[in-house]
Amino acid sequence: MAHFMDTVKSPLFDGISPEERVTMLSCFGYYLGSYQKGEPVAMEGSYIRHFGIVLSGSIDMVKEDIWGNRTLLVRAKKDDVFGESFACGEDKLSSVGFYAYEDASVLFLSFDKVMHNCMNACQCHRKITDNMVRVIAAKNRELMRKVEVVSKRTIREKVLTYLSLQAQNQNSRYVELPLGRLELAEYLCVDRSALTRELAKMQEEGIIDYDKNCFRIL
Amino acid sequence: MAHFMDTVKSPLFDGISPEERVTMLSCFGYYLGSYQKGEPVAMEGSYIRHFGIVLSGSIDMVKEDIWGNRTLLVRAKKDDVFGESFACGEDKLSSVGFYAYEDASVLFLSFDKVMHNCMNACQCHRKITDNMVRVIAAKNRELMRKVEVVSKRTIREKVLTYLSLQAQNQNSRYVELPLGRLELAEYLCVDRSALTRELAKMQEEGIIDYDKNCFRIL
DNA sequence: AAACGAAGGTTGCAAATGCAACACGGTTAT
DNA sequence: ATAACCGTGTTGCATTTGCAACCTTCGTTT
Repeated sequence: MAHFMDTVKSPLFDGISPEERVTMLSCFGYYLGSYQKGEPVAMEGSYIRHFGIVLSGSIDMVKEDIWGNRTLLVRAKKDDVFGESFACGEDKLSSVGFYAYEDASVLFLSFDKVMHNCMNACQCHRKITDNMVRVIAAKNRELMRKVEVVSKRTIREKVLTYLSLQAQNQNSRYVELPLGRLELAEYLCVDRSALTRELAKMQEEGIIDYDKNCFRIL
Repeated sequence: MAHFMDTVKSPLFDGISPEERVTMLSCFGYYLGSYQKGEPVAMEGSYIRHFGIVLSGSIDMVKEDIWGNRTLLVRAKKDDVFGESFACGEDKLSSVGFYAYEDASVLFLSFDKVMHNCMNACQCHRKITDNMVRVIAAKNRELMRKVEVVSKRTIREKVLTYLSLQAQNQNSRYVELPLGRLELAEYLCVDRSALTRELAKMQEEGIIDYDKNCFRIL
């Protein structure tokens, strides 16, 4: 019988053997959730004790302002961890909302139980705490990249910054974007039509070349 | 004789007694650095094994693009920790630069030595790892706030978002900004003169009231 | 096959913004 | 005392952008 942990590749469990992982779960306690596309996983302002690990699908971390504009902060895909930065805080209040971008299932673990040694003094606590630091730090760098992009003043600069970061990631001058136009505009924090317009202009001027979601920087 | 650790109040050392702290230092190893205003602490692209704790003054984490535009990501003040997210990564390469905003002195610790148990199995490693998670997560939330602000499409919205976050922090409708106009514009990622213009307009329209760096939301 | 909805391209227009240039006041250096 | 400088406010102008409205395409439903 396949265990749902068998397919988890989250860096949170790096260096922890499959057997240990199962032991861990019984030590930590856990619960599973599944969500349909668009369904809220946690609303802004909610109290968060558990962080999530995406087993399938993806979860958007979204900030919505009083006028209803939404900003996609991060999209947590399979094996990504989310919510840990709030579960770790003093008040444990989330200042963002989490929503299923597509049908998703999630493993929830109690942050405190994971981070603090249990009676049995499982070895895994030490290791997973270590991994947790790495995971949060990586997310930190991810947010820095986002800030770097949206800090740019013009759409053109945002696009170029985003593209070169992607090119760096994919290690190629040909870049296949993981986002559609609407989502890209949301990520860059600009108007969708203005984005399309600027992309066309940039292609005209020979700065970039693209077809659908495949881009090339010239 | 006063020890430089006596005045450190960084949350990184929460729950660790003064005696333990001194023991820790000898266990970790450390070095001190001092920098004059504007001087680089670490350049973009440099290899980072040590994170810093600001003992006095302040250090700016700055992203500079190929056109020379600077973005102030975070300002680390006394007792703040910086550089840990890079020291923690795989490649340990910094994608941002660190510069002294004002004359500053810094305590550097090796990230790996702090995070990994030593021969003596000092208790402090456990505690400080725990604290490190909290520190990085807090920075995470700080970055989210920054994203929330700069994600806004108009200067007016950025200002209002920034002000209400500050008001929340200072728990008052009267807000004293920690940044000058130039720095505020840099933080909001907008043109300085356009910011001044918009602030004047907002005051005219009775949305906010301000004098120098003291603001009130109406 | 017709109807529908989601995603994306196009365009006109008004508003917002960056940019550059200049003015003013306060502080520091010579 | 004078000059140099820095931070800030002001303004005109060209550009960029958001916004709204409309169109096309494509895949799915009825």
